[in-house]
Amino acid sequence: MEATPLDERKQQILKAVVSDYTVTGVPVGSQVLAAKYFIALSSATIRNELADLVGTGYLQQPHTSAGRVPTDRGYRYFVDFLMDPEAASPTVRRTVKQAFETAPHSVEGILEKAAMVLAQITENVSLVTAPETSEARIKHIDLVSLESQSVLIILVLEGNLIKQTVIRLERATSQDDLSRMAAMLNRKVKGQTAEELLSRLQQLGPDRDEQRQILERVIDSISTHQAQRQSVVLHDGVRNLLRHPEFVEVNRLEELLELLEQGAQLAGILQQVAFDKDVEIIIGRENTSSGLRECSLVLTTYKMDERVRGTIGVIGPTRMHYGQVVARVRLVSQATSELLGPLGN
Amino acid sequence: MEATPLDERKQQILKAVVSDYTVTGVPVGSQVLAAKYFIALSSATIRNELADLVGTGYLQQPHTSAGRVPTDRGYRYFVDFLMDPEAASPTVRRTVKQAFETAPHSVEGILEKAAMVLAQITENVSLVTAPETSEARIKHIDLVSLESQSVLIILVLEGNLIKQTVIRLERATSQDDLSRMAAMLNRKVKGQTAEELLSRLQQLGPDRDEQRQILERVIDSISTHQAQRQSVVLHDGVRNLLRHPEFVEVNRLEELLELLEQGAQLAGILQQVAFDKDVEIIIGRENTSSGLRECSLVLTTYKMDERVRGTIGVIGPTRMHYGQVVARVRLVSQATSELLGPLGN
DNA sequence: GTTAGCACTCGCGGATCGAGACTGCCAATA
DNA sequence: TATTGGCAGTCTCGATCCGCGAGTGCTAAC
Repeated sequence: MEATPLDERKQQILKAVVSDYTVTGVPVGSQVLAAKYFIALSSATIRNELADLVGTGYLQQPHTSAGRVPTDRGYRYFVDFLMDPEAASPTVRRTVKQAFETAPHSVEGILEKAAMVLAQITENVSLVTAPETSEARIKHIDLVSLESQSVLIILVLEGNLIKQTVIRLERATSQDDLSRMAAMLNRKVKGQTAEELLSRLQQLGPDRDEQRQILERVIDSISTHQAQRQSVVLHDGVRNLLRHPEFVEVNRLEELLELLEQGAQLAGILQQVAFDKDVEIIIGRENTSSGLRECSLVLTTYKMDERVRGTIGVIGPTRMHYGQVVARVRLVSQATSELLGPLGN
Repeated sequence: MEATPLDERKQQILKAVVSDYTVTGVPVGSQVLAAKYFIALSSATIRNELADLVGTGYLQQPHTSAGRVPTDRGYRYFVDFLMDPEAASPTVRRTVKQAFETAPHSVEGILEKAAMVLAQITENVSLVTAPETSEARIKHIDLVSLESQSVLIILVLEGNLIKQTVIRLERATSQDDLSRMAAMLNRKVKGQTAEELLSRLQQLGPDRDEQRQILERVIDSISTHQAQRQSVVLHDGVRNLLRHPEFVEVNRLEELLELLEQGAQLAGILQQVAFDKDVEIIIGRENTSSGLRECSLVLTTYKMDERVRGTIGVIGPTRMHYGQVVARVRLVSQATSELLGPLGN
């Protein structure tokens, strides 16, 4: 099990096993390998190599007289060192383009389309988080009086993201007063983040003016509201899972559905995707969550601008065509960023 | 197959078959019926009656030597005439109460909770539409300048529902001008529906003032935006389907998932639910949609106030415990209405 | 109209079995 | 020493078969 570096031929064999297995779904044996990938070698030679690869933990066999199947470790080695870079086919590019052409010009609409088309072209379940807005600049604030002491705060952030919260005040305040405050805030607030706004307000020192108190409440609520991490995860394409033979076992499907429907745990995973890396792949048991034991995630990020970003990717069985999925996730991520960018002004 | 009115005993037998089958899932035979429900009768007598019920189309048998199973027609007769009214158990009431206690005080949050708890207590997939707002009164309007000629219209309706649209103007308009217009609109608009607003504006006759033009565009877009029917359908509890033996057949599940994920067709069905009826039940092939061939829908409506209402219910296999599901759908609908009501001021 | 009895049908689950696919090992080979 | 052909052994999978049990329809008696 120790990390023996693989010699060239073992690498090629591992690569062939992974490639073949991901498309056929059938454990691959020494004869097929010899016939399809290594005409120069005999099946017996390959058998020896295969036995070694099992010994070092890159492959396993479902039962004594079956072919070999990659382990998580095998997949990991494959995606790290062996995978050929692929580009999305023109057909796929066209599909994506067409999908986005009919998308509405709102952030939510675009993200929904992205989830839809990504699920479609990868034949897996797509995942998309709403953009992280804690560092987004504020564009517009509006205060609306609801019942006597409740105030609805509407926040328009860059990218035309709209956020809303309700706060309760200690005493009733008229809509006129609120409008005046909103106007004032709008003058001061343009192009700042909530944190900046908060610190600027504190610089002014304590001041018992009633209006200031309300303002503090408002700004405070804005900043805490923004601080709480996004837990909304869009997903699409659950029906695709049914086509994969690994999910005829209903329990796996059920575990996965539960994760998708509650969302919180997935949100945690998606938020850990680094913004600087290209595409991140998490394979099988590398996942902390036991429900994802037999699943892989292929994730990357999209961005509206430098500060406002989110995660996008797919989840599917560990046996997936990684090269292709990576290319397509990247494609959709880029297309999404391009569409969202212009909204960010 | 003609509509023979069923005599008392046949009704009782049909009722017993439906009741037993919905809980056991096993075709029910004459002996079980005699033992469990009709001790006074012999199994032979019951066999005769069963044969009649098959002849008139209320029952069917999967194969020659199996028990009987209700047809769609049998279920229909059951829910129309035979079903005992049930009340939700204290345990269930408590579950619902607790679920809503942790719900956020927003319309979306409450509806999501409703979908969640309804799925949980009925062990089926829940469906909830966003409230129909075309007749809702407008509470507040805000206009935000985006890029040069784009304007974001934010509409706060009664119940604190927030709607947003973007329109493009013929020429650039400053945020100050927009704010002035918004203030003006807010004075005029309070407590009116978009239609009322539109007609009032038209009464004033043609007027080439530029500001008026913009206002017309704004109001027009508001009213058309509101007019388009809600197609958003929340759903929850897909994992529950996996527990039902009727969905081991993966094709059915896939058809159903497709309907859920695209949403439009379901939205059409849900919108046809009458606002005056109590609970509406659609059984199997009564559905126009072929994907719902083997499913039943139990639907009702909730309301925020007299004008703002939506649909809520569940979808599950035709073999469901109708009495219980009806009671629980009704319960959640009422609880939802009660929670949303106070927000409607 | 109801019932007991009986022959008959049919699906389901378990047992059995042979074919096929691979492997591991060994001895021969280059 | 690395590679290869040969071979015996292992294990899964699918087909087939069979008997049990459940349930029916029919008939004749009550």
